[in-house]
Amino acid sequence: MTTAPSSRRIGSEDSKTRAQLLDAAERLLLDEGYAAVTSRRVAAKAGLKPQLVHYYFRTMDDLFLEVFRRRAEENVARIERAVAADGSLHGLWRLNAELGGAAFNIEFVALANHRKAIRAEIARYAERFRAAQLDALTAALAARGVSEQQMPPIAALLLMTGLTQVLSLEEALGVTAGHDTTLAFIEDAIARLEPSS
Amino acid sequence: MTTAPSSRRIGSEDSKTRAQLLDAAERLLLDEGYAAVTSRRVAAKAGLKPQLVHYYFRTMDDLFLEVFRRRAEENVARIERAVAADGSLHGLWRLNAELGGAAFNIEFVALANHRKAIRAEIARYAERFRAAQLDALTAALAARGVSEQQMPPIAALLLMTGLTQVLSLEEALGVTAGHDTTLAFIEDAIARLEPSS
DNA sequence: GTCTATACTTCGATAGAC
DNA sequence: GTCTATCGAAGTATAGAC
Repeated sequence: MTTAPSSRRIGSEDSKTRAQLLDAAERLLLDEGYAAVTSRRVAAKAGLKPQLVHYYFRTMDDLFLEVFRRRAEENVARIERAVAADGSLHGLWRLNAELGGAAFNIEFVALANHRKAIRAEIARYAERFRAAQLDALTAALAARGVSEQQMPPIAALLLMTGLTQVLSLEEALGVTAGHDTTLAFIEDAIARLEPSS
Repeated sequence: MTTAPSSRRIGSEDSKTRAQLLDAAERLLLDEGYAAVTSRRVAAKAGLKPQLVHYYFRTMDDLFLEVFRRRAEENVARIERAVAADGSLHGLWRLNAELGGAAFNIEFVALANHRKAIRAEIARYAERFRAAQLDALTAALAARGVSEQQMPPIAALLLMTGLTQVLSLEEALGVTAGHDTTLAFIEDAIARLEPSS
């Protein structure tokens, strides 16, 4: 239990100031992208001094990791709650559209691309997300009599995830032609497998 | 044709030094992500002085735009050549996997997220890519007797693009479970529509 | 336990020398 | 037409005052 990968002291985890910094960092990340998340800007947004960022988080990577974990943990919980409440294909598709479409994801994937420390953490959560969704989707497809030959659950999941991602990405760019048609097609396909409300 | 949004002079477009800077910037972008593309690092990689970056490109955004345009222009040409040579579903899928899987895309999408000037340019090329692929896919599906009700071409394109993207993204994270199954499923589906080689 | 004064590095950009 | 000397701002991080 000996700490000290460095000697400097660090603020306590339940500090109110610390929470403010995390909130400010998350808002900045969402609004302006991760490049905007610098110690100075985070502090300014929280109305605090820049040095406080380094008091509560040893490095900027630590700050990013904490922001990511908070959100990721909440999202995992959300998947579990949603699946328990409504494990239908409709429900899963809606859930995927909600979680996959967030600007949040794009930023962190980009971050992972050049911050090794963060990549590992994201990979871990990516696997948890996937496992939770895959279990639910496997059950939902089986319940509707869709065999694994007709449509492997993992293929359905990756198609679903990818589609959501590309739609939200294009939307961010302002390129939305054909989105309505595509969404209608998907919802129609689901409705055929799973009639009624 | 009056120039001068600023007064400073700028190097000529066919300068060899300028091309070296563009090459260095592109390599840095691909290898280490856009955050690594700073005037100093680009210059260092090209074996030149940092100030030259600002002589040949007024701002860093200008440099990014130029790097992007070079590649994008080449990719558009590649799509057109590939479609002309092989407009089959197989061919289009292969092409999509090639162009959509590049790390290049991810970096620029991330960039677009927080550099307004670049977002507009990317959106323009995104539309050109999409239009070129959509035309080809529409024709290929029609040739195989797939009606627009069965599968709207735009939906097929977005599903294809999204899948490729999510696969390459997960691969970058080291999460590849189920990828083989999914690829086999897609190729099988295509083969059913379009038998023979 | 909480925050500040401060060091050091790197950044983008310009003005001006050749 | 090409490149260099140099500036001011912003970035991360630490040591030490309260």
